[in-house]
Amino acid sequence: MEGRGIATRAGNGDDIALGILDDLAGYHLRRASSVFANDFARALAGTGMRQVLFGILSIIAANPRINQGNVGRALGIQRANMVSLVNELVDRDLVLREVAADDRRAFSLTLTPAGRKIVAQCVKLIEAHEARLLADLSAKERTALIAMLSRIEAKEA
Amino acid sequence: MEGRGIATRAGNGDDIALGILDDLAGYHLRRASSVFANDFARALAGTGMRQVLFGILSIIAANPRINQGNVGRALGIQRANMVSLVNELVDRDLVLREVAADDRRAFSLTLTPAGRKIVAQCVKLIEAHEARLLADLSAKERTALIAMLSRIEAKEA
DNA sequence: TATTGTTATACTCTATAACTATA
DNA sequence: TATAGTTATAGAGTATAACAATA
Repeated sequence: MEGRGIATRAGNGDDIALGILDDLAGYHLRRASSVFANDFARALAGTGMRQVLFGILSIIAANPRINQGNVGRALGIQRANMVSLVNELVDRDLVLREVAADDRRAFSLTLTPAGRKIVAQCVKLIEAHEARLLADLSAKERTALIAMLSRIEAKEA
Repeated sequence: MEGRGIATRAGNGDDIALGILDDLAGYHLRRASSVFANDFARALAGTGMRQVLFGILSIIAANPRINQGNVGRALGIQRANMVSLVNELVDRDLVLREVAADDRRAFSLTLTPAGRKIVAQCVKLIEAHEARLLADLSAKERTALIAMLSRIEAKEA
């Protein structure tokens, strides 16, 4: 079965058969996701932003005064790992961290003006980056792609 | 614009707006890919296999006597990082590493009988794992998904 | 000179367990 | 007792630079 023998691009012009990998959605998700991650890093190099950090800022932008734990839950980031990520954003004055009014254990997170500014800046760069990588897909296909990915996400254990 | 305000599953039943993230293919690729990676680990826990290692075995299966550098190039793995990965596979007697006949700098990699056996074993588990995660997609959709992901992979820098 | 594999190193991401302070 | 955040730590994955052997 690995003998389908269809040689595919190795990403560098060589022709190396992938074997069964070539039929696995998991493999292609991994590679496509990595292409996006690399291009994201390149596109946003000037801003010092990473995918995770932008994700956190986006959630906070859409949910002012959200608490830290809920941001992590929305993004699948462990409590323990949120700490240094939020520290980074607070240290860079992009996020305001306050003790939550209703629960003194929790932190309420809000974007600072600088945070809102960098998000707007990133959104422009990210839109160009997405347009570049999705150039070979029609509008309908992009919508269908995101819809299928969402259905896969829903399978999360 | 982050104010679309459409609350989406946070993966845990909560309802937290994702903001602009929800419209980004890059974000959904990241999450869907992570769902696949986690489920892969769970499904293959017994075998001691990981996504990268299985990828390497699959390439070697499809290209007996392929050299180490080409395996890395096909999978986007740096030369330097291939070393310990191949060591693992050789130590577990899944891969035979020989000095290449035509180029004494290079190593030629081939599956051992144990390697072929574990690949066959993993393929069964992986097919069940893929069927589970893609259960909500029709056969046509699965084909379309992989085709779109391949077009994205081709954008690799 | 260029390439194959190697070593050393560092950074990010992720995962777990144990702690504190509140609830 | 349970939860929010923290600390410490460890394992993967990934990236770069410098080296030896061979081409």
